[in-house]
Amino acid sequence: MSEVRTSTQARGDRSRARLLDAAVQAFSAKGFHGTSTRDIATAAGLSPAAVYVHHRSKEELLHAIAVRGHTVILGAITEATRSEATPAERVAAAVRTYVLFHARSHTTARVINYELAALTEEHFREIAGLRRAIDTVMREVVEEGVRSGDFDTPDPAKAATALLSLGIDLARWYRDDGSWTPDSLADFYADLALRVVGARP
Amino acid sequence: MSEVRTSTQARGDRSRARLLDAAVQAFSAKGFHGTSTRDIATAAGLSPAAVYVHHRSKEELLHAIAVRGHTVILGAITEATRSEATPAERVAAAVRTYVLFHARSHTTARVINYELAALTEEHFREIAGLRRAIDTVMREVVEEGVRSGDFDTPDPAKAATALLSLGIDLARWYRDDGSWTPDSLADFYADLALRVVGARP
DNA sequence: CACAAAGGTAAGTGGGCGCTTAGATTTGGC
DNA sequence: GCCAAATCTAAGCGCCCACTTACCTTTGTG
Repeated sequence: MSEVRTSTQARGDRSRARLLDAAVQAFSAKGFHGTSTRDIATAAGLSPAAVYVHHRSKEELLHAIAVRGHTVILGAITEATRSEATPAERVAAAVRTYVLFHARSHTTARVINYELAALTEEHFREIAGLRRAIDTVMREVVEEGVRSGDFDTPDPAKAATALLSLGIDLARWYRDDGSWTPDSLADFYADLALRVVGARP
Repeated sequence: MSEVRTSTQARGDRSRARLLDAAVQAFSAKGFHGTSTRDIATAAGLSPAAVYVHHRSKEELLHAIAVRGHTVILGAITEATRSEATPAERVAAAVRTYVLFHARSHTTARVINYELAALTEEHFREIAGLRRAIDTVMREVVEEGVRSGDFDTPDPAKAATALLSLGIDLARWYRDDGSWTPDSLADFYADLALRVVGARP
């Protein structure tokens, strides 16, 4: 193990992060295939070749973005549902958290929900696993509420899918310059989630 | 064997339609920028140059797909809500229609919901107008139910957005080989819509 | 100070892209 | 039977793509 060269490393880390951030912006606005590595490099203030100093390929940038995004969401929704509260409170917390992420980080959310077809098959399978884990968290909270008699829905799995679906699609239509704030949407969707699962009053 | 004799015009029309259909499939699977005009021509059984005999450009193919898709949806949802029925029945019919389209025609639906950024500014504005009209139909049915006292929701506009959002996102996750049929989803979402708008029992 | 390691770039490389052109073939009205 | 119009393609044009190579610069350590 050699000692780190802090200043040099810090510069490299900053460039690496700027390239990732530029890739998120560009992929979100123009799609993976609509974005060139020159676009990304220029937006990060570097030469086209610099992309390949810090990342193996354009696809690896997308993969890194997708892993980070899905990991954050899985952590947040797991945390939100881990409490000792009632099923209703836990579903509301999960939806609130999920909606807040997709509104506040809608740029990232667009990339990690709509550009996955550009991943290699191996990387896609990895991300699919993370997505399945997120689905499972939401479905289990809904199913638990149904088992305990707190919820009433004819199909808990479809209900859970609908709740996640609402959050994901929010990233598609949400605009920062609109009149609906992330917080007001989180409030509305948390209440709506209780209607969807048929939470008893 | 016998060659099928067809008129020049009929042959041209069929080629035109096959190119459009191939474009829908390809844009849905790989995105607009991930699809080459050679991909489209090959899938339609024609040479690369044939694309330009029938369509002005790759973007014009996307535009034609988007106009047709949005017109169909606007017509269907308008028809579904035109009846003399109660607000609850009209909202249920609108959601049922919308969900059926997005499940059955999920390939087209993916293209017309996720590839619009590739349109020219002028074409995008045209499509945005059609989308606004669809939004308006759904919002007005919800608002009417609230005015008449049939519905109870803290925010009719957000409720209408959520209903459309559920339908659109369905096109993203729906798979033909899954266990959920378009009809079962239409049933579930129609019931769910009544919960979302707070339809009184 | 020497020098290895890392950051960074100028200048490509081969290849695929959207689209055009020139012309062959087929058709149908007169 | 003639020819205008339509369908369709082989060939190719100029451009931009993802990625590479060869090399220079900056940094920190022994």
